[in-house]
Amino acid sequence: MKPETLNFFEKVYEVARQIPYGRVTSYGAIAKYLAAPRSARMVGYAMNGSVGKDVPAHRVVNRNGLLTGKHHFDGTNLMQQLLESEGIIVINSQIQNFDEVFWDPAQEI
DNA sequence: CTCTTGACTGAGG
DNA sequence: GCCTCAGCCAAGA
Repeated sequence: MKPETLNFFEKVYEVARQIPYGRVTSYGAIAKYLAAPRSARMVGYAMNGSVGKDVPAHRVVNRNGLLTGKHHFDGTNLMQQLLESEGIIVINSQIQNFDEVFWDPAQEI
């Protein structure tokens, strides 16, 4: 594992932790903020190890606002429940007011 | 070392 | 607006 890779993973966790309450972002937005817009998949892969790192992975979805990573949570609808608890409208693993709750790290940080 | 898979995205039909 | 294809990078078999 190269140091650069570790740095990339650490940055992903760092950005994810800075997502405000009731807001969400996309893998691509994080990847772009990390100067690696082509590594959006790596962001998702990094989130796979987010457990135990205090990273709100449920606030990170794909560009369509779809909860593609819900299967990685314990329950089938746990991710959706967490988002709804923060005031985000989610129907069938799809964020409805995605444009309103979307949070771009490049704009806020 | 090669092939497959994946929590993605953008472009083209 | 929906579907398909290609590019991308890392990890596991």
